[in-house]
Amino acid sequence: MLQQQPLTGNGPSNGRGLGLSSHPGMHPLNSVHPSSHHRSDGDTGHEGAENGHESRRDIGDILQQIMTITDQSLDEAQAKKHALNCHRMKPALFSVLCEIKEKTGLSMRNAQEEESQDPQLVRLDNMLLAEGVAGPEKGGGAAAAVSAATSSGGMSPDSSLEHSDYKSKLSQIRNIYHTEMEKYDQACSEFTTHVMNLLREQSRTRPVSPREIERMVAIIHRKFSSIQTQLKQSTCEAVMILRSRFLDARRKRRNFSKQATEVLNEYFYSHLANPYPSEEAKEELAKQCSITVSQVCNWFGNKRIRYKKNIGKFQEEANIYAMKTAIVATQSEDSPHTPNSTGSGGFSLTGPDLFLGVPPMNGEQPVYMGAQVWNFTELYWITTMSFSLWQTNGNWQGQNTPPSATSPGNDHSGESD
DNA sequence: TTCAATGATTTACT
DNA sequence: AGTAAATCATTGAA
Repeated sequence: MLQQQPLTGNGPSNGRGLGLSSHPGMHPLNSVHPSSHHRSDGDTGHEGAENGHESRRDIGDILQQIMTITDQSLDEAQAKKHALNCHRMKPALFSVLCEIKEKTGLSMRNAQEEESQDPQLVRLDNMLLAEGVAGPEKGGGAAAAVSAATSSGGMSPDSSLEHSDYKSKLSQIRNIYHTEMEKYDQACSEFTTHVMNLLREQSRTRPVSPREIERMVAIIHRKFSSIQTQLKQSTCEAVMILRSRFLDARRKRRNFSKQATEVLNEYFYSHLANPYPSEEAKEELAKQCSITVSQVCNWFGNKRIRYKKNIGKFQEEANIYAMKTAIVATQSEDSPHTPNSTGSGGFSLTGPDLFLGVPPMNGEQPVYMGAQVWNFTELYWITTMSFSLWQTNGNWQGQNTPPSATSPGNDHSGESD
């Protein structure tokens, strides 16, 4: 009797299996042994002991051919495949493979890998949608982003040039994103079709359940969607960079218009005793200057600190605005209690500050030239009164009160707003 | 190219 | 939350 010979011819084997254990993904087919409990199978059960070896050799041949089929040329392989399909042992082998597969639970191995929605992906999707990159073409994303930045004090509204530049860059990103997305989708579906065809083809020689095909498709989709996630991530980064470059107000600072500076300075110098505009005044100023409230806040913050730091430097400016205010004041001489319009009109002052310039410092005489002629008494009153405001006005100019001055010290603080 | 001016941001304080 | 003070980053004139 022949002892269990190597069935594959591919090197040593223990003879009990089919020598396939070295092949990835395959399992030793111990149960194929004719004496095993699987002999109840209709195709193999009736075979006698005398042709048992022959059957095994047949099966070994088939498996060997399957193993080597990919090494052959296309024509050769096609011919082999046809031969295999017609092989008399093929149905038996096929059913055994089915049985083994059922047992090993191969098809169920990754069943629990059902991915839940990745929060990172959700975030990316949401961002791309919000930026107007993903989703329907509307141009709203860019506009929304820009308007958001503008309303938060980021940009002056007259920077429409930057806006259009931003929009065009964004739409460029959008186009690239969609093109790449489409490309990946197409590649994914092509690859899926290809793999499904392959599996269908393979199902003629090995058991391929619909579930397995499904799983394979899912794996392919997962792979492609991970690539798409990378694309989304890159797109988000690009949008972020674009935003920071275009919407960072500090980078794209624009000086305020002459008229806006004028309005702000008029308010500042006419409220020099207490240059802290109320919320309403800020809004009014913002409206007049076509800037945001926070820009008004910035301006006053800067102005206060810079004025305080170098009063001398701002003296000339103060004089100019004081003169303006004075002119307006004399024009409305008939009605001294009318709210000061400071020439620009619009915001309502609850009472103009009396200070028309800067206090006398280091012997400098605050004499204002121009259309209006001031007599000595008037000048004295103005400077004295205004300086008393300086001295007594709490926080404002706290440490930096002007040097050397004696004044009546009347507390007029906070009277202006 | 330099540099003062200026709008915005950051940090600390109240 | 509003402000002072320091600082950054850009603008625009010389």
